[in-house]
Amino acid sequence: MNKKPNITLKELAKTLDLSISTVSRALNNHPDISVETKDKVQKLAEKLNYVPNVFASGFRSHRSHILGVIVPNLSHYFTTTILKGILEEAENLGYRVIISESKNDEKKQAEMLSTMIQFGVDGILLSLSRKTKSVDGVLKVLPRIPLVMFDKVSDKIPCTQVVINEEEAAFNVVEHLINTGKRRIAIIKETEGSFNSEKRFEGYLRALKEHNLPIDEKIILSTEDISMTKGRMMANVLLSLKKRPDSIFAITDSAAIGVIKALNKFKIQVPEEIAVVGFSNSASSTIINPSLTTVDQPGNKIGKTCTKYLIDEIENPKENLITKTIEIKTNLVVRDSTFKA
Amino acid sequence: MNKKPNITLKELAKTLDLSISTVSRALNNHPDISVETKDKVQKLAEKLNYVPNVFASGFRSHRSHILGVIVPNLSHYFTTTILKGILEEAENLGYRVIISESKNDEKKQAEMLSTMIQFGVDGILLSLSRKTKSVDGVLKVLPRIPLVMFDKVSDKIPCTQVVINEEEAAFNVVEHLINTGKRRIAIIKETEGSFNSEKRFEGYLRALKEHNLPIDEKIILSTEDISMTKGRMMANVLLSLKKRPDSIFAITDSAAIGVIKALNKFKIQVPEEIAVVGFSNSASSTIINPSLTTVDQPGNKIGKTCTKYLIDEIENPKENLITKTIEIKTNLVVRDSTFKA
DNA sequence: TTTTGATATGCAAACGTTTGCGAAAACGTT
DNA sequence: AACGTTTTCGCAAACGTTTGCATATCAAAA
Repeated sequence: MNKKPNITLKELAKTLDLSISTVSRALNNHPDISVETKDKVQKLAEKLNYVPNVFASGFRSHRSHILGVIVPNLSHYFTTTILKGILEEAENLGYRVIISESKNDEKKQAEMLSTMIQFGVDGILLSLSRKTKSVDGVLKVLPRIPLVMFDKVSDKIPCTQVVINEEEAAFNVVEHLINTGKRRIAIIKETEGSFNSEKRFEGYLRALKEHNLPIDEKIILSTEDISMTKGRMMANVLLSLKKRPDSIFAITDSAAIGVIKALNKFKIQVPEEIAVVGFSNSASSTIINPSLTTVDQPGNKIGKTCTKYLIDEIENPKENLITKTIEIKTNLVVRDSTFKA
Repeated sequence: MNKKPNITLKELAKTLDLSISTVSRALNNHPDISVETKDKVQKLAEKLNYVPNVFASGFRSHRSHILGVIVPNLSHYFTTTILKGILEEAENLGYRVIISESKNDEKKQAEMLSTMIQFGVDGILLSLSRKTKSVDGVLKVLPRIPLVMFDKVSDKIPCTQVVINEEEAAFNVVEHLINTGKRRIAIIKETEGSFNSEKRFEGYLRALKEHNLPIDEKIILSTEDISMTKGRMMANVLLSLKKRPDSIFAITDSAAIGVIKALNKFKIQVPEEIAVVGFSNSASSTIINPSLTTVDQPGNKIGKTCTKYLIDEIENPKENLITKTIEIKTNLVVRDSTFKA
């Protein structure tokens, strides 16, 4: 209703007795403009609190200064830490962020990609929905817009990707268990199709191998949608074994918590009889008793990093960009579920 | 790089041998256009997959179809459920959503409001940052743009607000405790300044009054930034009392969990000796042992509702709108911390 | 002195859409 | 047949910015 008429280039130009184009260039730091004029213009713009009309400039320059973010699920704590990092970095660099949730639905994910593009975002940050069978939808948009992926990625998509060193993190988990004297280490992972789960499994296998421990299929469990209740169920399976494991590595905090709950129920000492490790350092890991040893993933750093790379790609378009994969270091947080001081 | 040249009104007009204006009006369902032409135009637009240029139309019509959301902290589970609701509803109604975090910083909150406006959002959804002392910043933008508040609101801001019935929810909590035989009910709340905390405290007082229970200042505790560790500390205070309470209502799940942790440490039976109730039904409330009785707040519904109201305000601007307060019903979730079956 | 080149600025078109206004067409009324 | 009304459509301006090109200025080179 209240129409405080926004100040425009025209007015700046008029009060300074310059042309609109000069003012525009001065504000955009164009090399053609002398330092004195630039100074004059920028001072006045500052003083009059000039803000460029986003639509006009976007209309003209095909630049919205909006980033699109698509995540599978907003409600995961880890996701929100990444989002925070993205928001921070983007705002610092003068971008706004549109967020969407794919709800782990491949079709919805594809839809969002295209509507975001139609909408005029300058670039997209994507974390793949679980069980994305076909990456065709993503591949299709790839030549149309800068895209960088984070967390849930796929090596079938040639773009820069920011991930944690899943394999090494898992390796460290298993090695930690070995260092505390454990020898029969079970793992609860996802059925194939999950990129992250597979990487973590590889780390598990490598650690066992490097320490000359046998690999026993009986204590390698997989489940479809990993969760707390699934963790509970898997724990029950492991407890019913003739040769019980002396430790359990659950690929996910929630599953690990389910495991602990099951063990608590059967009054099995954690970690003395069976140690437990999770993955994510979620808020719940200090709530469960005993507190959970887990892998801390620096979400904030992941978010900042992928944003930085995306904006760089937007502002310095290369003909044929080299697609890197950046691995962010994780950190094993040792708590009572594996080692009590 | 790949410049799939988007289809424009001009092309539609040319192939149909109509004027651009007619095509535009046809697509916007203008009454001046005959049904037959409308039909023709819309069919073709559909077929050619025409999508209007957001910048051009935003530029011209001063409508971005973008909503701005400001929340204090992205990482609270309750917040993410609200956000999900907002995203769903907004997308259904053809809007996109820009999200920002005020980080409980009043200054940042004010900044975001103004940058969002400058940026051209059509309306703003705001949840106040904790301890917003002065609402001047918000009041200033109020006449400039439709604004709806949710969750953390202030009665000093005349706009429609979507909240839960804090007072009644707290009342129900206390009444539930009374029904389970408790008589000496402590409360852990925030020091004044928190709208929500005060409302809940009112509900607490009313319940005691209506059941003719005495109000004892000694078991009414306040803390600055309520948290798990603060919950622990407050529990210790309560335990050191000559006349211990037989139940504790913590205004927040995290505080309640801190309380339970403290009670567990001293091997105090929950709920037999002391019952505990929280507020929010956060994910952790089923992780702690015993599981926590708490108030479930339907975040999704809150999000959807405030979005609906905001978009209505945007699309049907009133001269002097009536500012309602919508209260969403909560639900007491009874778990082991107050009642074991 | 003239020419050249660099530096600094202005002109004007263009981006795709919306919309006030006017006009044509169609129809009904005297 | 003449006129008024309604329906349907087109013309053209406008939104604020960016940018290719032209132009003006001035110092340095010839």
